Amino acid sequence: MPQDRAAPSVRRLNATAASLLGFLHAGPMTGWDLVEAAERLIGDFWSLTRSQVYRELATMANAGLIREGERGVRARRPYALTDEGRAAFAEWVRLEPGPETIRIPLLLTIGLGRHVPPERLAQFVEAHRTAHAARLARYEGMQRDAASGGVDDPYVTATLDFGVAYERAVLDWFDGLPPAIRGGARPDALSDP
Amino acid sequence: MPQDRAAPSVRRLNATAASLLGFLHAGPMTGWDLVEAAERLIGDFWSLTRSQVYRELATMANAGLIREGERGVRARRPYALTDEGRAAFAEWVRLEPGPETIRIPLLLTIGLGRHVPPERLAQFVEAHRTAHAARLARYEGMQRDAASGGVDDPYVTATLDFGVAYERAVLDWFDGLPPAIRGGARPDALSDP
DNA sequence: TACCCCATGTAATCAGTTACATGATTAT
DNA sequence: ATAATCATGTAACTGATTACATGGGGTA
Repeated sequence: MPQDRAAPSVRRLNATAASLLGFLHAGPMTGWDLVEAAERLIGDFWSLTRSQVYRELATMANAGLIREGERGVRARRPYALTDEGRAAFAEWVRLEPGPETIRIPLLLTIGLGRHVPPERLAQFVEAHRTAHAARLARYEGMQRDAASGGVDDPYVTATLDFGVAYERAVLDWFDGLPPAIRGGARPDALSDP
Repeated sequence: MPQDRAAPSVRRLNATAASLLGFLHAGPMTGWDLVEAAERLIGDFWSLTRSQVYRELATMANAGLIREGERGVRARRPYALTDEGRAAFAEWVRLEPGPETIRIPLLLTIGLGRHVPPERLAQFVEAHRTAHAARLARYEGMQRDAASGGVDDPYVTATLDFGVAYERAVLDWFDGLPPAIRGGARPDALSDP
């Protein structure tokens, strides 16, 4: 009888867990730290929540991929990579990254735009354009910081460049939208029900 | 005592369900038809599976948002919008579309690139570049078809334009990647373990 | 001392995917 | 006849989100 008694930790690592292992290569970190690091470094193309992180940590500690270190101040619980964890990560990282998942609610609303009150649609578009512009500005700031700070990790640079390229493309797209969608057709109206 | 006895169907419609209601404005359709329509019209920025569709249909029928029509040939079960469904959709469509969810495993792998065997990374990049090029070609084909076919729904056009803008930006980004990531640094090696 | 932020986690739920199961109809 | 494809669905599971709950430690 092959698959007996729970088969511990033989499953393929999920991408979120793997990324945590990746970060842990830099030294022991707590769940809190990992959330921060992840948000900063991969947050724009790989979202994760605290709950998820704590759960993955528990699971991985259980599977022996990480080991709890000494409790720090407050309730800090740093985890360190084990050799198994290092091996599991090395294995994961050689696997073909899956296809991207993109879900853009705004596009869904636009696609169904026929049924959306035009001034509402224009509001949505405007709000999202603003948000994207802010993101672009943030990315460009990060690029400048990296350049002036002498930081030159080509990998981080590449992902940041992706963000910039993406946001620029999106902004151009916004700016090319017809007035029927952007709402430029009513240059007077500013009020609202 | 306010929230008593299960409060049927008062929850906010999810985007997938809402999109189905949107499609049903064109007339009664079966789950099968809806999957097709969704794949064609919103599939590139809003994926859904058959399972999901049948489940949402069952749920919505239960909630009175759609009504089962007469069974057709084979096991076809067309559903029609009810007035409640129309109202629920109208309400949903006025809500601010949420933030986009983007998960790009390739970027995750690149971000952790420090730990990836370089020739492996280059393989991944190449494979994904190819896939994106194919998508761009497909979108451009769709644009041509729309133009020559005289179809001119500005909403569908806008989403298609987004796809094109996105894919072009991604391809440009691929082409600007440094050799350390793209793998151009080893113009000889083609073999592999 | 009171408040805010750090830091941890659990519970419940929802959304999405994969695999499985079944049968009718049309085309060859 | 048989194969392909249309068409529906269930079950099991994974992954992600939201809400809730708790308490320590630093700062005003």
